[in-house]
Amino acid sequence: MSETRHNLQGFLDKLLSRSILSAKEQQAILDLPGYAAQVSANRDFVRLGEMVDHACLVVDGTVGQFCNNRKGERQITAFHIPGDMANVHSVVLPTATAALQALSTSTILWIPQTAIQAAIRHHPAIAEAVWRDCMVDAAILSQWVVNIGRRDATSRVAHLLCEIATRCSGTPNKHDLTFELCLTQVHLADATGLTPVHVNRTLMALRERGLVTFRSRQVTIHDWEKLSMVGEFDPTYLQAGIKPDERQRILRAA
Amino acid sequence: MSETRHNLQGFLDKLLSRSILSAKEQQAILDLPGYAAQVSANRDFVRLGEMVDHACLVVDGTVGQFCNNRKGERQITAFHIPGDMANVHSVVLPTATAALQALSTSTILWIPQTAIQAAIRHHPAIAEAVWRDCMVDAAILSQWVVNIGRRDATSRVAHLLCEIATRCSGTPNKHDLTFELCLTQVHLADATGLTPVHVNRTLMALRERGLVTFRSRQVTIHDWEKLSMVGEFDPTYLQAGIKPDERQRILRAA
DNA sequence: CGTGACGTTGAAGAAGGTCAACCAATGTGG
DNA sequence: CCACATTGGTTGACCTTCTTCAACGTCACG
Repeated sequence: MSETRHNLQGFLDKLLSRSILSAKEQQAILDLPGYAAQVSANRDFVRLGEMVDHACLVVDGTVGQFCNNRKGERQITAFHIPGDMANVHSVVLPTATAALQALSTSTILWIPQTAIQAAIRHHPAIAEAVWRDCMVDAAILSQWVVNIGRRDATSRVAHLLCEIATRCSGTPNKHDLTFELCLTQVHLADATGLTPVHVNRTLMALRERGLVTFRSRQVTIHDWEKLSMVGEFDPTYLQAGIKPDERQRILRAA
Repeated sequence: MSETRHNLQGFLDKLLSRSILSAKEQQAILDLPGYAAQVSANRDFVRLGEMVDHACLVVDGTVGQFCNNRKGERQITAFHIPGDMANVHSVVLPTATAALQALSTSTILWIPQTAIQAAIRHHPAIAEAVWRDCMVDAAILSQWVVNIGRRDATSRVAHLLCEIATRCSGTPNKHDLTFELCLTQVHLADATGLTPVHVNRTLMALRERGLVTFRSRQVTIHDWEKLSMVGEFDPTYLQAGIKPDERQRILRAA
């Protein structure tokens, strides 16, 4: 049980970075029940159109949200890293509009919808915080549309790497930033709307220009300035360091 | 004032198609204050990064949400038609992460955020309904990523036309469906991540195959079956005809 | 009857896709 | 400890889709 609580802390921290919650409300989140389970790589654990009765909190690993086109090609529409609740939106929209797959071996904390709904009912401010979280995800999605629709391969890959780096490690405004990324080049291709072959060539080009290295699941960004320039990356949409006075609070405690 | 109320009715109807609201809650939405103003075509009325203090309900015309890349090329990330509140998300995320432009001469009802916040505070179920609405928009966005990332030009345009047709006219499962679409081929290009020239050729190909005609702002779908097949269009993500028992209600009246 | 916005057309070129092979690292059973 | 299979990454040759550029058509409107 304290294990569960520990996992929920990451999720709570993310909420608190953008919303204000009282001690009671914070406790209500930490008290959410759930059971953890390992999901092996490449396994779908939520299917398209399914009625979802549990939210999936990523404790460890990487999860992808995706759809397939008729030819069976896959488009990843979101990456979820530890601390993300992969399908919070199912609280208000229980029918899954996309599938979820573990991209690497992952640990998922399954939280009953009923418990989340009860928490929200007793503490409307939690609804507000979660809603705000959903809207940041929507802003990310919106940037993905821009990325895929109006940037060439090099910029797309650079932008994606910048986004993931920022989400993984806060504000990485330093040189030689390294982090672990449990993804293959195929996953990057499915996220950027490119071919694995072309992602490979693009990554090599970025490597040769001394901007970033991605080898054996380790990403090293050698030159953040240039990489974010190439990827046209502006982190404000991630609302990471949102100022306290902007974390407005609409809903009162019941 | 009754004018304002009339315009809000469209928005309320959209909420009611997916959520349950009591008579009092419905009235609170109809009582929202606001002032209508005309915006001429191609005018930005919300800028990127701006702090938004009014929500924009589209009363008439078409509004586009968009971002630019460095080269100044535009990517439209959403179309808003009458009855849509173009930036509801600003209720919880007041800093605009995308700009808004009138794509045709439009009438906008400006509703103060404070009024929406007050309504939400007094009637948490309104928050739930609006949140659900936001999540449908996110589902649409997610489909755009798939469309742009993993479909060829013909399918992209077909899918977009199917989506707009469904949103404009409910469930259009009939032949020779006609509706007005205040967009140019350039707008379709900016939405699909293509070139205006290529959209033109694609539209002509669709026309020659007898699937759809788009001339002088009139779209006529001659063969819905084939068009939605070409566009791989499955309307479930729009959650239009969501069953009453799925419009669950989490938040009680205060 | 000019002017501007939109749509249409053709020719040439570039970005990225496809296919097929090969390499390197890791893991597994004998 | 080695033979072998598997997974992920790399390479090259060729081809397709879409872009680019630049021109022209056409309709509405003042």
